[in-house]
Amino acid sequence: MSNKLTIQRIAELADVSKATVSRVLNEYPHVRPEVREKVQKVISETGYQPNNIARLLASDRSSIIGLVISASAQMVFNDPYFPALTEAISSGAADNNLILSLFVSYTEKQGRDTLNGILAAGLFDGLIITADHKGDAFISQLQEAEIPFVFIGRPSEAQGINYVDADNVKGGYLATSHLVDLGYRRIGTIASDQNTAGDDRLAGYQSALKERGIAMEKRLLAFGDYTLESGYAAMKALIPRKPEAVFVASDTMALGALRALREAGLRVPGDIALVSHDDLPPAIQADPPLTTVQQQIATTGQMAVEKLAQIIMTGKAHPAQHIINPVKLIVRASCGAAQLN
Amino acid sequence: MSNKLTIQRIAELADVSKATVSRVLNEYPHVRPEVREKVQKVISETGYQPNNIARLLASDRSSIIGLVISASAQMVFNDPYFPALTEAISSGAADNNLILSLFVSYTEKQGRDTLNGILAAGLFDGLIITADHKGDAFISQLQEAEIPFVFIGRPSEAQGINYVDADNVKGGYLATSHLVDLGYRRIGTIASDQNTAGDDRLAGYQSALKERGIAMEKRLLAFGDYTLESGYAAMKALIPRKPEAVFVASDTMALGALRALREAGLRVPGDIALVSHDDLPPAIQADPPLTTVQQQIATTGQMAVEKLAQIIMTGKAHPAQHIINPVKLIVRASCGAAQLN
DNA sequence: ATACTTCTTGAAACCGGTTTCAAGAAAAGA
DNA sequence: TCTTTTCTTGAAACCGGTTTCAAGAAGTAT
Repeated sequence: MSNKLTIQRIAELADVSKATVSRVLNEYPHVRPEVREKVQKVISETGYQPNNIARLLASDRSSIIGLVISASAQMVFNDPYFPALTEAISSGAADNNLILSLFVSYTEKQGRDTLNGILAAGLFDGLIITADHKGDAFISQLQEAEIPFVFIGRPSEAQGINYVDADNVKGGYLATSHLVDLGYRRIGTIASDQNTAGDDRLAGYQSALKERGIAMEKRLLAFGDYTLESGYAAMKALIPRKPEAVFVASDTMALGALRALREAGLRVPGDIALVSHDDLPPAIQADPPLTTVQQQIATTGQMAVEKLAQIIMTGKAHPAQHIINPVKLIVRASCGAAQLN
Repeated sequence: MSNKLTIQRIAELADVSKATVSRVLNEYPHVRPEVREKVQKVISETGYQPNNIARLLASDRSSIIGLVISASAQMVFNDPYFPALTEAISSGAADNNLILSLFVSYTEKQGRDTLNGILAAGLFDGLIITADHKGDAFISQLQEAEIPFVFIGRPSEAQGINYVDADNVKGGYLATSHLVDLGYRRIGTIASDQNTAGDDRLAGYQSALKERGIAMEKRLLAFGDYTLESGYAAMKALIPRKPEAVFVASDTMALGALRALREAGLRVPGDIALVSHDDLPPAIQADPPLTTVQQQIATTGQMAVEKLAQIIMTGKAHPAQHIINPVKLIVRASCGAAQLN
């Protein structure tokens, strides 16, 4: 214990040079089997662990990746989306032997500053970027720094950018089609133009209506910003227009919508049916439980880490890849499907 | 851009030695003001940023701290407590110029393995540990490694350990006293013996009853594990015993309790009054909004980081400190106070 | 048996900072 | 004015690894 373990010490004990120990450590070829074993024996006997920092300095690779979350405090606090994603990425990082560092910023400006700090530190092998806004502001900065990065959620300028996203168009389409199938015709939506996910879900809603020859009524379209309150306000605005059903672009907004309906004395799904999007825990816990489009956040997080790991390992010359995770409809009570059975 | 910026390069440009540049960088004394300025000018003109890794290797300090969350997936996903805490710590780290790394593990064994990896890496200046269980398993490991650490939430063996916690005894006391003040006498509780926070809240409940000369009925005591489902089950068990009011040890369990009551056709607070603990966003969003004990998670996170930063800076010879953050009762609808006004 | 490859291996340079040490310069005291 | 002390400063050692380079050993082809 007294004599601090360094590669030098191991080298002495095994009666070889530092270089050879390093070769064994890194599983390089060209070491005689006996020598390799001898060194490994010393290593395991002493419990030696190479000093990562030194390793890092010499090899220019840290095995640390950063997760940058840029979203309003409202979002990060109140919506389970970011926690779920963070957790998935954390476990993905562990699986890939990467250390994950976390950066949260509440405004786009703050995000840029954070990013500057991160890039200046030069400590990270790569970054995963998520934002509740369209978040293109970061791209040029990242590209200049020549650091590997992967977006979660399609940035609006996605040319040449690696990103992982859910199939939001499909999500909006599935939700809306389901409502059409159930016989509803006056179908409204609470959408969001905050990010491309919102745009896509709205596009899916529109295409489903169009496919079934249902004219879309502008009056049945309301916007929110993914907060519960905005869902509440949007539904309040929609109620007088008497939709039979509403596709709400996120579970959290749907919770707000539910409250507005409850206050108005309307029953779900009796008076108005609801389908939402995301399938986060509150969707099951809601009253009534929400029919919703499941996006596999865990998979998304995992894939983002894996893609990033791959870029880091192989160098970033490859063409950018867009990974779209499938979604699926989870039918619960809020859409009224149960009644019909 | 082409000539990579190193301390050597800056030294050449400023016509001084590396050592002097280093002194300026680290704000050491004994540098002539003119020289200092000259060097600073070169630094700001070139936009030089010292390489953290190298710095680290030489100075044996990384400015990276780790946050270890050990809790069941259930908890981390479904309860906003950990997200809120994580966020607070993240911002605290940023304020203290520390980089935060995140480690999530789902079982105690996994937690120990994670910890082993972290300690072996030798990359971290310090750790913040949270667990939904009593989590003493980690302590000896941490102490052996001689790494600075701070617990969030009192470990059951807190001797000589730095920790930050909410005043849970007070929390249970305030909640229960409030119910007594409102005139309720048959007051039950949904407690938890998962961690010391649960023990303390229960102790507070008991002391409030005792102080008012109300005998505690064992039949009105149920246990949960902080999940919504466990709150639901506990309330179901309690309903036949006809409590007038119940102190629920967490908002999330209270949400489950609310559901059980709704299903049983009981009104809150009309038939049974509820007070819970934590004051996380769902407490406001619930129907009815929950009267609850607010624990300042943001403050707790901040203080943990600050305490850790202090230990790191000053060496850890100081006596261990126990920081207890105050709690306060937030009165909303679920306790029935509003009716009485 | 000789010449040419391919393996192994260690010495030394290197990564980019910090810190120690010694020496010259300036300031203070005698 | 001559010491003695205090400031400044640069050279060099150091942190603990990785990587390059060259040389000796072993293997293969001629």
